[in-house]
Amino acid sequence: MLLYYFEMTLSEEDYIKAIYHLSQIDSKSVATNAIAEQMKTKPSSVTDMVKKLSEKSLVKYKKYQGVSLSEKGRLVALSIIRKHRLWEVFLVDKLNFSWDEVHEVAEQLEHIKSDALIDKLDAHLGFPKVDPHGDPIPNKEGFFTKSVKKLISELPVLSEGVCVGVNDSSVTFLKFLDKNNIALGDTFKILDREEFDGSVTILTRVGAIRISEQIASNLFLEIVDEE
Amino acid sequence: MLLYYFEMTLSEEDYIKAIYHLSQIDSKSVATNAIAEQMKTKPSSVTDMVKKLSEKSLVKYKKYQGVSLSEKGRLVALSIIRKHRLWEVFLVDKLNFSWDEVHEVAEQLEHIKSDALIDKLDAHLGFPKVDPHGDPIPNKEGFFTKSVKKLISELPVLSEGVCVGVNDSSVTFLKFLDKNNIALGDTFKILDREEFDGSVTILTRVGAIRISEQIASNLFLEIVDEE
DNA sequence: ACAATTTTTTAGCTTTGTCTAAATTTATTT
DNA sequence: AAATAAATTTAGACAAAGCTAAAAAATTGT
Repeated sequence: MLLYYFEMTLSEEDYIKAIYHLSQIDSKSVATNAIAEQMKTKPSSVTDMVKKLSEKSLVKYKKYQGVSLSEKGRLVALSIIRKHRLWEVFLVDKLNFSWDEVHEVAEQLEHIKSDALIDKLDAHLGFPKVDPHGDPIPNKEGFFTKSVKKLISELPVLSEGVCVGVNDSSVTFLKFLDKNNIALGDTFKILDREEFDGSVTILTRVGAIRISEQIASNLFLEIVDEE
Repeated sequence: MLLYYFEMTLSEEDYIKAIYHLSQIDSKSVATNAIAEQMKTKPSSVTDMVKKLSEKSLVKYKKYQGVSLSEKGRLVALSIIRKHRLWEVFLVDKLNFSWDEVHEVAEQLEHIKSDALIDKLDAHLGFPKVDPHGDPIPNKEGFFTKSVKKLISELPVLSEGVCVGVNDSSVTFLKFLDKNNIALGDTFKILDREEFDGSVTILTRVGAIRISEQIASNLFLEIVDEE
């Protein structure tokens, strides 16, 4: 990816990433307050940093008008996200972390600066396309397939995919999954959906089971999607 | 290892490591100027930092008298060195970096904070005892076998070990090694040494070869040493 | 439309880690 | 043992990234 030839501080990288994520949600320009909340800092600090990023042409910024990433800034964000997600794959696939333990460590690892490292890590992991949560991994040039992660409740009958995450990570819900032999990494096929109550029949390792609409709207599948 | 319950900045960690390495060379207390040179900073900056480290009881410091690590500081240093060397093993064994490319990246990775990460990395790598340069890796408690890395010229006849490094990394020397089928990772046995000129006969993969004293004093072996 | 509220920015201060220049202590040398 | 040199510390400044409090702009409600 972009090989940005200018130095970026840890803090600058974090802001760029925050702005990227917020503009994914809201598409238009991002508010100072929103960034402050995301970064757990004060709006006045955000203003300062945003000015700095603007001078480096990483963001487009006009006073009182919010902020959005420039193309350069977008590529920086994607390079950080690429690193974050590759490290998450490493932590889960190679070091046997569970998918919900990896975020914090990946937040640190994503700032390591070495293009050779990321290239070799990518190869070592077999050029994965998604991270352990089913989120797509941008390639070196910043391209990635749009989110292929959907809730079971949003998918048509006969869809097939790998279970990559939950919305609700309460103990009771996780226990339910365990009891029904549903685990991250399993492949499911949606066999049928009842109009009546939205309940869904899915094919799992251990056969077909029926799950309620409530369960279906808490389980993410990464769709097996030819490119 | 020590799980130090206080926050340490990146800079503090670098100073602790520098002081550790300098006191290995000189054993007694370390001079402000020496630290400044190692850290590529100014003596006055060192004085400031050393005061800070002293307040955290990581070093013993008296004005104008140099500085040495406290036991607490020594354990911090060893924990950083442990991380550095484990990452180096990872980079070489898993990502196929060559042994002389890894230092810079490991300098970054050594600052990642997560005990679970290091434990799992250690296990993933098969609990290695030495890094790719033959330097010993401290265990969690900060214990490690004393340096097992010696120059061929310093070893007695019949010693056996794995070639782990060179002193002189000039192109001509590396080419010589290549031509004689000597590579990092190879096991050698010292068969004979000539009193006359210090030349040494060693057993390699491809048979016995004679190397000059000059070559012998540029090749490090990690001794195969039962514990 | 204009007053009240919310959002954003400015101004000035703090901490961390650095620097330069000057002062002080220690070491060396005759 | 005094003089010179070298090493070390102090004092004062600076840039980064944050904060608080106050001012300014934008938005909202009636």
